[in-house]
Amino acid sequence: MKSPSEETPARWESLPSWLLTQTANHAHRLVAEGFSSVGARGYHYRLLATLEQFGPASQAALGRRSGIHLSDMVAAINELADRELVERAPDPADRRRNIISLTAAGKRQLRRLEKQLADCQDDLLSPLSPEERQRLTELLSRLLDHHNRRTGTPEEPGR
Amino acid sequence: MKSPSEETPARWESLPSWLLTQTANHAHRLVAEGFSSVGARGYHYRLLATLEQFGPASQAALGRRSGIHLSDMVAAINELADRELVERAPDPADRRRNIISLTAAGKRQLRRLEKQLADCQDDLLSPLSPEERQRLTELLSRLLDHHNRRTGTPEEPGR
DNA sequence: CCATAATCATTGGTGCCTCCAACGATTCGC
DNA sequence: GCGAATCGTTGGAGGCACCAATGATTATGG
Repeated sequence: MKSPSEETPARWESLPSWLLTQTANHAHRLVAEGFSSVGARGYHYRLLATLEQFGPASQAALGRRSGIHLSDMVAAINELADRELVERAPDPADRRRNIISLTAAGKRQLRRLEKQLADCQDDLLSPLSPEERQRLTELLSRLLDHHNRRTGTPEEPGR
Repeated sequence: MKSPSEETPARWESLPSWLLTQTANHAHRLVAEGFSSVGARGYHYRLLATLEQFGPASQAALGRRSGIHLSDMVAAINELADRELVERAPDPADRRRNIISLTAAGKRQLRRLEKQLADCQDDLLSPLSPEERQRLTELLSRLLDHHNRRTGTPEEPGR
């Protein structure tokens, strides 16, 4: 959205859902700009970070851990593999699987992305004091938790 | 995103930008579900509400007021006009313009959408106390204001 | 007054994120 | 062993936001 300039504010502009989604748009824009400045997008960061945190994994496991749909994994991994930030190797123990692992270049890219991300947090929260940032984070966490419980996260008991 | 189930939480899950965008996803999903239950989407609500609040206007003015890109106006107005929620008439005073106005049916639809929207706010904020809702709203408003000032809203001085 | 600039509606495209359905291949559970 | 589940892949969808270019029209200023 470019700007709701022109005269008075619209009616819906005080609704929490509006505030939330619009603020999120700004956040998303900031993050996306930071990422694209090093030739990446959100999915790439999430995949690289997940790989570093949990180690090599199949695309399916990677998708579950990073919250990316299995269908979208292919393209994202292709993009990463094309730039050799990630390696895709067949799993000898299960021929259905590919094992994805982080390369050294991928780790370096991840460092760059984290840098961008950290800068964004600052930009994003710049009008708030440290205490306010803390409170906002806490409130959002509670909301997110609640809705994650209701909606997604079947959280298979076994496995 | 379906769910980040599987094991431990990922690293980025405490970042404000993540909390914000994910919570906004839930908000957006709730709102979209409410809207689509009466066959509408966000743009439709914004247009109908803008029309009611400011009265009939050209597509360009409508776009500026509702924060919808001029290019996206055509399709949205078509959809509304097809269902006769809105009327598109040529402006006799300026043959470049169409004058869009709200019909009685459009007003009724707007009432339905507002109902959905109100229900969503409750759903969205259900884990928070009234005071917490207030604080969240206030913090988000500050953030949004700040970023609107920086980014969009050229706010033409004249006009 | 006329040429240039600006505005309006429209078309058609891009990108990102999310989700769905279907497929063949493979492996698992009973 | 056989049906059920999983894995990778393809192709599609939808919502939102944005950009570029076009022809028509109107406004501007020299």
